Amino acid sequence: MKYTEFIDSVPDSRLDICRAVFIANREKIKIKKEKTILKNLEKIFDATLKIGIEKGFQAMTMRDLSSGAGLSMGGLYSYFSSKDEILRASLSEGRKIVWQILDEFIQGETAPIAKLEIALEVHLFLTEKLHKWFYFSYMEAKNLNPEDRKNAVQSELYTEKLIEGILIDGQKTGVFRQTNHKLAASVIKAMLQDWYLKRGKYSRRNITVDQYAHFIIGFIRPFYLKS
Amino acid sequence: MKYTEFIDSVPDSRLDICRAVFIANREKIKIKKEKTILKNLEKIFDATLKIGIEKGFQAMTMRDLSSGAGLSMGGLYSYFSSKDEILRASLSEGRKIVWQILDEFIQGETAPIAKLEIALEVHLFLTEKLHKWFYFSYMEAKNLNPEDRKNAVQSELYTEKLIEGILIDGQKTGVFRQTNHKLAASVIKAMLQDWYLKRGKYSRRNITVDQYAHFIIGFIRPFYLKS
DNA sequence: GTCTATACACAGATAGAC
DNA sequence: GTCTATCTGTGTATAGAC
Repeated sequence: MKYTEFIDSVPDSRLDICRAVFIANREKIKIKKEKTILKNLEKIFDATLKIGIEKGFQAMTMRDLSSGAGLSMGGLYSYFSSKDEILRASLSEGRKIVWQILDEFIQGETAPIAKLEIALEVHLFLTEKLHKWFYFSYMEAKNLNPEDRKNAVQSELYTEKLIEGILIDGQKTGVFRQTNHKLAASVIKAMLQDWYLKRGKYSRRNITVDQYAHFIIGFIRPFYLKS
Repeated sequence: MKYTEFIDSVPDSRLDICRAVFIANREKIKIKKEKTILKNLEKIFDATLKIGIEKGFQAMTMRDLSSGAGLSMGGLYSYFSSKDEILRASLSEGRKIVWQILDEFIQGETAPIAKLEIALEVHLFLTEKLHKWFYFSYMEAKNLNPEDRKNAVQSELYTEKLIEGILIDGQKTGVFRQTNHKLAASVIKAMLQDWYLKRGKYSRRNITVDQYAHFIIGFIRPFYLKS
């Protein structure tokens, strides 16, 4: 699959995230009109990601955010009751959308080799599409309260479990080698994460996500494939 | 090489870092006695890493740091003129020590396979020994001023260049395959970084740095070796 | 629904006693 | 050399006008 094909086949996840936040916080938000809420939530989240990535969430002041999002301070606080609440909402609702899309794509496949490659591709494509969100989530998870933080860590492990499962299945059906699947999944995960953690570096070198996906798949193949 | 052997053969880098900071900032520091300075610098840096990793450098207040280091606010400010200065000093002087040790160990080797494996091992061992420092550097580099930040990024690329160089040499002498060495170095770097970025996860799974090093080397070998 | 003006707490930094 | 006490700016959050 190519990135452009992927993009064409998934709905606008940014809007989905806003809608999910709206539904999850319907009672807390003081505004009534759905259309107004969605419009402003999008502005707030866009600005949060932009400024939060530049200088870190802690260093971003509510005044920064208010001018970045084009709302007054008072306006902001009719959507979220505190700065921490903005962080929590930004991270938690996004996650659900992400796993939903990932699941959808790999469900069809059963052959281990194809399944592994699809999982890697879709993960990279998702992180490309939502790269600001992934980077921000990674860097700011430590600023969540303990409970939400625990959820974030759990979710981090989801990709790893997914890859590990595919490796185990592949070994059972005899196409993959016997290896330390848990460790293998960890380092494969690390390679996937590098794409969004060092997005700037790869941009500067003109590496596209398609090239990176192709390279990663080729890189790990000689390791897990029976030779 | 084993981690314990490595530890025995390098001097106490934490003290070296304090000494380097002392020398680099001799004029700015208002205290005269070297012994006092070294003792307090160590307390300050230890507390900075501890608290900075827990809640992030921005969220750490000077009051947090002062109580963590066992000095008064006034006392702190006779060592550093500002909070940013503490960050700058923590990151910049450490880097030099790190590259110095890495260079020392790989200089002797010329055979590409051995050289690559030593480089990976020593890098992992160094990040194990100074894992708080590495984690902190990675997470807080974005809070440096533009110039120091540029240095931090450059230094990040050093490992990558080193690995790339070994891969190129290995190909020239005919033991390594022809690959995209730049990309290969990037993803190998990502695997090395995972060790200190996810230190807690590997601890919980009882993976030692020796096991991780062994696994990584085995993981990438089938990729770069001519078969 | 959105704004302006402001309360109040707490941050970084310093002066000057000991 | 180290401390306590304090200044001043800025941050989050809210009240109430429009």
